Amino acid sequence: MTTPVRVLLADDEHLIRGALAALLSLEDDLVVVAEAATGPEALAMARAHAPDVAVLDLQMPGADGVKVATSLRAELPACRVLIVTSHGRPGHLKRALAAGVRGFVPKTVSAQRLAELIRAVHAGNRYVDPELAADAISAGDSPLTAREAEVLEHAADGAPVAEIAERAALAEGTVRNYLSSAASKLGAENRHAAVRLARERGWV
Amino acid sequence: MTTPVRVLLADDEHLIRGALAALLSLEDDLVVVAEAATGPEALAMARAHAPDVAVLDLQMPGADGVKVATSLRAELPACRVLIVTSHGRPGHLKRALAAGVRGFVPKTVSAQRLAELIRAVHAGNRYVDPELAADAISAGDSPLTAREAEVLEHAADGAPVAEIAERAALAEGTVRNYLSSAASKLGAENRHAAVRLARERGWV
DNA sequence: CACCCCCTCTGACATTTGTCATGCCCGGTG
DNA sequence: CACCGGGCATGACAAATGTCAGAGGGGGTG
Repeated sequence: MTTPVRVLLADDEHLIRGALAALLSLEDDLVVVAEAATGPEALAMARAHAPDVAVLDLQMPGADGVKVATSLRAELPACRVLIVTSHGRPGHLKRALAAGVRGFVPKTVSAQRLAELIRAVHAGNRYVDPELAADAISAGDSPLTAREAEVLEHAADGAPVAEIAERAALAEGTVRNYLSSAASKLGAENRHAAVRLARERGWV
Repeated sequence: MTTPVRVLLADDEHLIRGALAALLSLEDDLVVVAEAATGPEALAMARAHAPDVAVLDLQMPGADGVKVATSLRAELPACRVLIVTSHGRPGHLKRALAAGVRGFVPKTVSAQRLAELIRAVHAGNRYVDPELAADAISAGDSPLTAREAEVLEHAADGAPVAEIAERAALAEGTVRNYLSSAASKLGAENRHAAVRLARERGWV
């Protein structure tokens, strides 16, 4: 047999990370060479150990999986990235693929299946969970313009228009206009519902 | 040695559940007798297998860990409940303890530690993660009255006052009053920010 | 070049909100 | 029993928000 696949495991939940490391180690063609609990830590570990495959959680403190994947793409082009996530929003998948991620699966898969996917990704294949892919396709592209999305993001915490205007360096009236058009594009009754919808689809 | 501790494992993420089951099985005084991916399934499994300890994820489809714990308390008083969670909101801890849960820990603990806690809980001890406990204490009790909390919940998805009034069977003016007083109690600028804050603290 | 789409702003208007004062009914507490 | 706090409501007002029409500038495409 050839040399084993060197794997980096990044997930902020120690329970999962540890358990996963143990399970993957049972596969004798896989070896977990490093673990990380945060985005920056994952990057540092990747630099230090140059793994073949990085298994990244989508939501981690510091920097999310997609951001890490982007940096990894630049620094270690040979390292393939596989993203694992609990809540798969359609938009995230699109962003992940754009960042050069090779695999994208929900945490509902079995460890056995994950091991297979690590091998597949290492071999150069791509794999996206069919259900998540279907969601992404049916959700389609974001109908929002760049500014609409930006303003909507600033509105996310329920701030009043005046504050959004200040943060975005726009006139209040302009902000209201963007908010209004964004809400109508999303079919929402008001900006708050719009924020919720955009969040669900991963458009913010 | 005495008979092993019979454990029920409930978590919607197959990856974690499977990995955990494998790890816990390495401990020879623990045996995983059942697994479940949803709240109702966890209940059914508990009825069928009467485990000594139920390890429940806080967020599951169908019914959350606290709801399951409440039912379990009534149906299987001998079964001790240990809750595991990724995002520990202060209010959840309080609700969990009220439901008779014996242990409450974040998923950042190690599997080794979890095994110890399962034994401790089985022996009749209680255990709450110190950090979560500190959060819960510093966050204090919800200052909201029952109606304020109810109205705030209905406001959660950004619905207009008219809709909230209809769902809560209240006059619009009354709803506005409750929302207003809730927001001022939480120190929020408006109801949407109030919803966010109450969510964070686990008060809704 | 003409056209279209996006960005930006303004002003005006209707509607929705937040806020406050005030009143009534009820269950508990001193 | 008198008092208080909470639940519930009304009405009125100010402020925030949503909506519309319009208008100038800029970049890209046919």
